[in-house]
Parts: sequence; C-alpha cells; structure tokens
Amino acid sequence: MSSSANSSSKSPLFALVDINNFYVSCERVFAPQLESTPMVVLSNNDGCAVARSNEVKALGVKMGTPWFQMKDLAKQYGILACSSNYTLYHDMSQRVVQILRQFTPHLEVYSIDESFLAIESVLQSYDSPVHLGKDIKERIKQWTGLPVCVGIAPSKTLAKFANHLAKKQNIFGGVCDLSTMNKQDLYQWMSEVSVAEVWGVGRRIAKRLETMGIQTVLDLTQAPPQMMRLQFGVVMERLCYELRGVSCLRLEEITPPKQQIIASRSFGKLVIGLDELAESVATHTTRAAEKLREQHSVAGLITVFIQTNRFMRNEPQYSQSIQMPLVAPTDNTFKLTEVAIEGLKAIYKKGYRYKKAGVVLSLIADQPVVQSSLFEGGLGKGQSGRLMKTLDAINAKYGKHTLRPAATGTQQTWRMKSENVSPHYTSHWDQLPLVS
DNA sequence: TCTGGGGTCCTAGGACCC
DNA sequence: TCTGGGGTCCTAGGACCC
Repeated sequence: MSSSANSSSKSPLFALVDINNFYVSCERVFAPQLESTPMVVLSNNDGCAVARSNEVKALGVKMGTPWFQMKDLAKQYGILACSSNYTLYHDMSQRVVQILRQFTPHLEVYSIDESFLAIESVLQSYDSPVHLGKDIKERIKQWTGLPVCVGIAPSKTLAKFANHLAKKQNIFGGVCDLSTMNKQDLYQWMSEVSVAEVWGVGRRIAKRLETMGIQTVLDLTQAPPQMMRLQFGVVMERLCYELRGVSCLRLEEITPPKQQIIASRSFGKLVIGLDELAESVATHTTRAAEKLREQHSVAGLITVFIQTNRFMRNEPQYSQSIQMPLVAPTDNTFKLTEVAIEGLKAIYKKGYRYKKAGVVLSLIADQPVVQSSLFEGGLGKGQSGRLMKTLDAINAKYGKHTLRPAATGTQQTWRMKSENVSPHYTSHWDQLPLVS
C-alpha cells in the first residue's frame, strides 16, 4: 500500500483557490450596488467580454463574445458593460495572494485569479480540509470583499475539478474536498461532468475523445494512461494519472522569469500607413522593454508582426512577422525599437488595412558563461577542437551537459544548459491509483 | 461600424554541428 | 594548429491555459 518513495513525506494535497468572476467581482467591490446587476467587463477597445457575472453566464454568453454581438441581449436584460481596469485587478490580486500566504508559504500563483496551495502540512490546525477551505474563503471575503471557491484534492488536476464542483454545485457551499470523499460519490460527480471541463482538455482534444467514446470525466479517469499516451502524447498520459489522484505536476513556488514578453494591440480603426504602424510598434517595444527590465532580463531576439482584420472575409488578408536576432542582447529601449522598426519596414506591404501590430521579445534562456565576445567573428579553423576539449573538461568537472555550445549569428556563445526538466516525473507513479 | 492580450509546453523533422 | 558521423539544435506549428 504505502510506497517507499513517499514513506518519509506526506502525500501531497493541493488547494486551488479561484476568485469568482474576478474582474466583475473587483468592479463590484467598489460599486456594491451592482451586486446583482448582470454585467460584463470588456477587453481593450471595448471589443469583447473578458469577464461575465453569473447572471450573464446564465444567459449563455460565452467568454470572449464580442460586445456588438450581445447588444440586443444586453438591452433586453439590462446588461451593464465596464471597460477593464487592469491596474485595479492586479492590485486586488496581490492582496488576495498576501492573505493566502498567511495560510502557507508553499503557494503557486497560477494566474491573476488563481493560486495553488500545498496544504498537507497546514491541516493539523484544522478538523478537516473543508474547514481550512472555509477559513480561507471567509478571510478573503472579509478582508478584500472578493468571493472565492476552493477545491481540494491530491493532484492539481483534481483540485481544479474540485474547484469546478465548488463553483457549480451549491451543495458544496464554495468549498469542495475530494480527498476525503468516498469513491462512489466521486465517481458520481465525475460521471456528471463533461470531459471538456477537465484542465488540459481543450476543444480539439475533447472532440477526439468523444469520438473514442470518452465523454465524461469518469470515462477519462478510467482510460488506461499508457494507451492514451500513444494516441495523444505525454501531456495526456500525465493528465490521466492526475485524475486518478497520482500527482504528476509539482507546485511551482518560484515564478521563473518569462521566456517571451509580448506587447500587442488591436487598432481601434484600421491602419494603412507605415508611419502609423511604426508608431504603434515603437510603443509596444517600449512597453515590452519595461517588462523585460522589471524581471532583469535581456532580449536576444525580437519579433515584429502585423496583421489585417481576419474577420473581414472580403478584404485582402495579410499577416506577416519577422524575427530579428540581436548580436548583443539588450534591454535598451532605443536599440530594441530601432531593430523593431527595421523589421517592420521589411514586412510592411502597401495596400492593406491593418488591424493589429505587436512585438515579441525573446530572452536568452540561459546566462552565457563564456562571453561571446571572446569568439567574435566565429571560430577559426582549429579552434573548434580546442574549445570542444574545454567544453568536455568543464562538463567532466561539473556534470554532463553543464555547457553546450550554441550558435548565435556568426558568433559562438556557450551557455549554461537549462535544467533538464523531464516531461514527467515518475516518483509518484507507483502510488495506488484511485481507479484500479 | 464593432471580434482581446499574454503566456506555456510538446513534438516533429530537417539542418547542421564540432 | 586540426577528434568527429552521431547526436543535438532550432524552428514552426499545434495544443492548451487564463
């Protein structure tokens, strides 16, 4: 029964805390009179709904629905629309995380409105996981005014599922614990929820699963993981184990620096001229560079893209991007902008009406340990062998693959190899699955 | 008239490496 | 001056998430 791998440590238990209708709830905190008004928060340019109140969800309005498409409905039901205020949402999010940290420092901020908590070591102070969940829920409500739901389970994917139940099924009162639920009840709930609701199952996969006869969460839970891997790949295999209560996804307590920083916007109206595009590209580059410096990174590659309006089927379509490698990685706004504009000029084509422009800054994943300037101009004949020897020597000393050679333009750069993260880790896989 | 923005991971396979 | 043919790198594209 007990696996040797875990005999020394408690088996993991996750709580997923998710703020209900986050943006809408933020707006309501500062406008309590809207508490039961059907409302949505709109995206940039007031284009589409990025958050919906329960009342609006009940009307069948989907996430991302364009505002103009729901105007009739809005009139009929008195749906209120707000423009988004990301500064406010960001601030509220941080307050919630601060409160969560009082419960445990072992916490992963998964998104602006969701955090995973490792709670196995917190439970001694509580009668049950549900009591802990209620405490979290109440404290956040009291201190921030925001409503949350809590899902508790032995794997992240199941905690997500638990959170789903906590939200949709009033019987749980906003806190659902699967870790102490008996199997019969668990299977019952699983059989009542569509497989499309599972974390990691998107539209495409759901379709394929359904053609295989896998329609509910329970169906997927009972599918043999190894077989699912052959059909769908390692992500699906991991997912299947997770549903069985075998934790394969660890808590990422430390947020790694972003690998890509994107800044892009749709235009309020269509844009034709290069000048106007250049202006927006410059703005985007500036914003992206700010984010870059915030996380103390430098960019080694800059991508510029421009697009026409893909929804206008009668218009000539054009979508192009260009990647500009930077010989000297930098966080300097002026240099980055200069390069970005050069890229834009290269892909700009007259005669189109543009809807969107953007910039992507790609980081150098790893810090160079051998300065590229040492090898300026590339390697001459004979150098390669000598450098390989150096490489081998360093690798022998510090472990295989500490260094790898990488080509950047005409220069050679040696970098620390990033940590070799295996696609899954197997240490928990010998645990007793929920389904046998 | 009007359709968001910002991310991640995985995989395949040809290029190309030292 | 000088290891090298067996890996490894890179990129695009697909899938997912909030």
